[in-house]
Formats: sequence, structure tokens, C-alpha cells
Amino acid sequence: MSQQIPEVVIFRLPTYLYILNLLDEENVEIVSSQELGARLQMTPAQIRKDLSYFGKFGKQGKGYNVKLLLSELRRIMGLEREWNMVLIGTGRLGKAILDYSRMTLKGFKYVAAFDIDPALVGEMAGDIAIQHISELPQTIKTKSIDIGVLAVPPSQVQQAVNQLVDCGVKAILNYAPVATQAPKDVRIRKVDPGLVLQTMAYHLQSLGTA
Amino acid sequence: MSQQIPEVVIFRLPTYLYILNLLDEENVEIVSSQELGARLQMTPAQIRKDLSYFGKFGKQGKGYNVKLLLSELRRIMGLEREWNMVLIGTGRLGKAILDYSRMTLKGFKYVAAFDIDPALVGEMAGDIAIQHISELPQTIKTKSIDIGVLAVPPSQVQQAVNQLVDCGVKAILNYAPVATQAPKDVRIRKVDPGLVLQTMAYHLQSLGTA
DNA sequence: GTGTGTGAATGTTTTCACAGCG
DNA sequence: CGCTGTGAAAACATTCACACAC
Repeated sequence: MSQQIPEVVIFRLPTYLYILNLLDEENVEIVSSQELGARLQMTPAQIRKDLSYFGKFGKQGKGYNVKLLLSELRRIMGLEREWNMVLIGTGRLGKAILDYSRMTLKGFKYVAAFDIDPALVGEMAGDIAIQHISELPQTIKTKSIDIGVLAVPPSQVQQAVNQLVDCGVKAILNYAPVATQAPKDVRIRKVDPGLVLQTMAYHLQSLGTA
Repeated sequence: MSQQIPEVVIFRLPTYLYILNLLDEENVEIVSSQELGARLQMTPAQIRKDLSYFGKFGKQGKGYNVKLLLSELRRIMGLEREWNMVLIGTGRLGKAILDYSRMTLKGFKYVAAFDIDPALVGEMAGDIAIQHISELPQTIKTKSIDIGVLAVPPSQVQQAVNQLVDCGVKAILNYAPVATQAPKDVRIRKVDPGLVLQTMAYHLQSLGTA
């Protein structure tokens, strides 16, 4: 039953959610770990084991009820509520992030955007009015912000992290290509396509060398 | 010495490269696995073991020469050459990617951009003239493209993947929030901030529940 | 018969701990 | 001495294989 759940399992949950949403749209009602495995290129055993960390959602001889498993997963993953985010840094990168997010994010909402440049205050970034960074603490409280997203220049990242941490934000997504430090109860994740490309280069190269 | 190198190790190489670049800029000449571990929040033993898969780069009693290790890593990772990329899909997402990339990518270069919409052909996306998708095979050959990047609507992703695969492209970065299939010698990586946010939501939730 | 849930077995990754080099 | 490089041990993750439920 309920033990310490491996971090890798958590990383796979979004994949399960994704494929189940797809199946649901296709009006599939029941799915076996066999079929899920075929779609996701993973072994049925792994899927069953992963799900078993959270409970017993299947029926022997049949498989999993798609709608049921979907709603259980959403609950487990904390996606039954909306999460409020702030964007810090509204330059080209910041605007691109807002733009991108509008098309792909469900359950996560940018509710405020900040910049350090007073000249930008009051301008619109998408449908959000840019505020000055000095108003951050106030807004985090009143709009109950859960997640901070950083799109500031490398030199300002640590400062921004500190401010978010001081305001009690426990999750930060960092789009700047620099590492930062924070207390260990604060979860920081760096998003950087450059890193992904580098691992691709490694494999491409060994293709030629092999 | 040289055995099968674990995939996790490959994923960590960019991190090592990153921190070494930083140290080099700080004019640090020698660094121990101890210090690297402190900076990267990982154990010294893991760093030594990881590096040992590729050779012996350190000096006992001293540590690693930063410049030497840097250049060795660059060689190992295939970053001594430039890699050519094409962007497929030049809508808002595609333009945002080009924009973002200009500031963060070293060693990776977008050399062409394609769209299926004839109305967009000839327009500029950043400093690249948009071409019609029908010209893709020709361009991949003449400009020796290594990596394809997808920013097309979900419904068109599989088609775009097929075209890239037919042209011999072995590495694809997919920014669309859908899974795709390709022969297993083709490396596809999905980049999706939504997935990262979902794992964050899980942890935030358990913070409240615990 | 069919497919889940799960201990046990296997495989992989991380950490330990120390010989040996500078 | 100090710190690397590395077998061996420990921890962790995946896969197997089967009892049991439908």
C-alpha cells in the first residue's frame, strides 16, 4: 500500500494523465495496462506497479475504467484545483512564456506579471497589466500565489528567487539559464531547451562515431 | 574503463559543463569533486564516478583542471561543432522559440524555418525567411540539418515527424503537447512546461496534506 | 479466460571506502 | 597528506510470475 513513492513515478504521472485524456476523448471506457504500455512504449508491469503506489484502480479480468482513473490521477496529482502563478520578468522571454502558456496550460494560471523596469509598469503582457516588482509581496498574499516563474536576466535570478522565498512561495520555475539556490523545502526547476539539445548532440555524435 | 554509459549520466553532463563554464569565468583553475558537489548539490562520489566513465581527468591530491575538463567534456558531448536545426511551424509558439533561442543557445543554430501556410512564405521569423514545408527535403540536404524542432499544432505533429524521419533526421525536439511515434533510432524529446508544473502541483499539494 | 496487484528476482544507479598517486 | 579512480556494497527501480478476483 502507501509507502514512500519514488520520484520517478511522480515524473511519469503526467504521461499517464495525458494518454488517459486522449483515450477519454476517443470515448474509450476501459483500458488495460497492456494497451497503455503499447501506447506509451513502456511495460505493462511498470504501469501497474506505478499505479499501485496510490491505490487499486483496476478490475481483474477487465482493466482500468478510463474516467475513474483519470479523476483519481487528477486528485492524486493535485489538479482538481487551479494553481496561481506569477511571472517575473516581462521582456521578450517573459512575453513568449505567457504566449506559449495560454495555449498549453490547463489548471495553471498566470495572475500577475512583474518587472523591475518602471517604464514597463502599466503596459500589458498578454491580458495582464505589468506591475512593479516592489508590489510583489503584496500581490503574492492577496492573490494567493502558488508558483513563481522566472524570466529575468541571469544576474537578477538569485534576487528574484530570494524575494519569492521570502514571500513564502514554495515552487519556482526558472527559465533563465542559470542555477540558483533556495532552502530545500522550496522546489526549483530549471527549464532549458539548451540542456535537452546538448544530450541530443551527444547521441548524434556517437551515431557518427559508432 | 569504457563500458555502457548510463543514460542518467548523459543527462548530468550538461550540468557539469554549465558549472565548469562558470568556474572558468571566475578564473578558478582547479576544482575538486568536493567543491563541484557543493555547488551542484550532489555527492562528490557521483561526480567522480560519472566522469570516470569517460576517462581519467583529475590529479590525485589536487582535483580537476577546469579548462582541461571543460574541453574534454565539450569533446565528449559533441559540442566542438555546430549543429544545424530547422524549425517547423512559425506561429506564435514557433516565433517565441526562435526568440528565446537567440539568447540561450550556443552551438545550436536555426538555419531554416518552415510553415504549411503559403501566406506566411517569404515573411521573416527573426532573421530567417519562412519557406513552404514542401521545400523541407531539399533544404535538409543542402543545409545538412541535424535536428528538427516542432512547433506545429497537435494535429500536424505526426505528419511533420514523418517528413523529418523520411529526410533522415535523427533528432527531434517537440514543443507541441502531444506524443508522437518514430523509428527507435530517431530520438524524440518532448519539451512541455505543463508537465513540469504538474509534478510541482503534486509536491505542493502533499505539502498541504502532510 | 483475462488482467490486476504484488512479493520476489533481477537489473541499474548511487554510495561507500580505500588503494594508490601526486 | 589530499583527492582521484574504482571495485564492492547498499539502495533503488524495473521486470517477472503468479495468486486471486471478475
